[in-house]
Amino acid sequence: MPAYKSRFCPSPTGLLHLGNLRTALLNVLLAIKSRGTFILRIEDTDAERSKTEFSEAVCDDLEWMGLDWQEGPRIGGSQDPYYQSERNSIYEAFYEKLLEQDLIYPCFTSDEELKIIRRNQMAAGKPPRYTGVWANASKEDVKKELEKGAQPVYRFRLPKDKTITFKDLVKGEQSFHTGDLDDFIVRKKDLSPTFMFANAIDDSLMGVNVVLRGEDHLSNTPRQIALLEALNLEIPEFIHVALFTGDDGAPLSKRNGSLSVKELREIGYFPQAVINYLSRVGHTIPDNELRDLEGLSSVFNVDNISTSPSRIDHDQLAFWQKNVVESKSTEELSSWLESHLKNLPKDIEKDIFVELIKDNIVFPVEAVEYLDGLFINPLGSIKEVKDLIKQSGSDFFKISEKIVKDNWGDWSKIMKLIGEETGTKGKGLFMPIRASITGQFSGPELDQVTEVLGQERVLKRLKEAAAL
RNA sequence: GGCCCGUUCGUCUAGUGGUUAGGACAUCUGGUUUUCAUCCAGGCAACAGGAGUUCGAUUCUCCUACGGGCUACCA
Repeated sequence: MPAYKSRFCPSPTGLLHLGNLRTALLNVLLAIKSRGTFILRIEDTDAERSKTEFSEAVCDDLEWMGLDWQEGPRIGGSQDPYYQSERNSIYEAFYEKLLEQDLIYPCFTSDEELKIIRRNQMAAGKPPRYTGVWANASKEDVKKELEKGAQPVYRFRLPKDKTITFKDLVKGEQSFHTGDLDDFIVRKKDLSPTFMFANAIDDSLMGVNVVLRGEDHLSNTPRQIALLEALNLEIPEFIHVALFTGDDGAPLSKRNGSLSVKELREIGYFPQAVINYLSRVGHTIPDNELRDLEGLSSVFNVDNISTSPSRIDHDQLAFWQKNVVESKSTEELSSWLESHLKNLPKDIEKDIFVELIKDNIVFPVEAVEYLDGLFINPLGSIKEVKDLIKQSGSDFFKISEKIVKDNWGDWSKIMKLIGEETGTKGKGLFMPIRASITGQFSGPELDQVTEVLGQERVLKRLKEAAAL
């Protein structure tokens, strides 16, 4: 395997979601695996939709995920700048060269005209295709339009009747006929480059030798190859990975379960959980070992990338989150939960509380539930819990209270005595006690809970239960 | 419409011209815990359909269906 220089090049028109992130991750894994480099480039050629806040968010998100780039925004690199909007002078030189060689030509057909033409072609059952009216226009005609002040777009003169083939490292040999393709636009009316152009040129200029991207780009590849060939630029290898879809099989969107990286962070996901999940969707890792980026890269294998699309599965994401939580120390979890434990009573040490609940939580929200149930919410806030307590009757809790008072320090003895005195056992014994003390039906072992709460709080709860 | 990609348990997937088609997540059941959770054990569950090649096809070929992409002065 050569040392791959891979890249991730999002357009800053929105927040990063799991689909983008997976592409970025795969690129990073490939770079690490091959002892190569990973670069980040911001494709902000669409002035309308690109926003600085999004490019900043993309960088923040990737940094948070630990997907570090060796060249790109914030750190620069030998091919500065890494924002396409700042590379216009570079593109200009190529446009001039292409124009000189008659490889691109100005086209004055307006957007509206094109739409009408396309619609008519469709209606006539023909493929919508650029008719090429300006492909062979005379110099005079072009001059005339220019003098009128018309601003053209520039189209790339695609070689006629040619088959363009390339080998996709995952999908194998691919071939396309140029006859099925249009002379695509490389420069917009506002003089900015199109994706098809800037993306291909920059990859080559930046020394990118492998393009790993979504399958939605598969049919863009022959166009980009034709362009690079015309310019005598190096052509990278290609890997097109099948799409990552929502739980309904449709493209990822908010409707069907897509989460932005920002949301993942807010929910409390650990980056490690996300990368362990993501590196296993559409890519086989034969075991379920929790790994770091380095470890994942060592088991990453292009041959194990699947050719069929995969759906997002939150259960599986949560499974990895659970694994990561289990692998963390109390101290690490404490700082993870930091901002969620503001309501913890002063006399309860944070680490002690975290130690208590850590085997029972996967997300911070659950820690908050325990905290609220144990210390904040009045007993009986949850209807089912209240019902059970009432059903057990106040005598049950009065007896319990007395036993707890007399035998504090030996919880298993306490439970035994309560069982004997009230004539209950198993679920009938433990559930009402758990419900009254914790305010919930499930949670950590009761002896540990009561130890952390202390006698005073436990007695208070039992008293409240008796009075409910 | 044209071009292209894809289709194995609910989900992520392994797999081979002859397998009881394997694993993981989810789910269900049982065991442990005098409770829930955890943990352990077990169960349910898949080769889209049709032709062809072949002694034999889930595996190879073709067709159909279904899903998806591109066909933008979006990327």
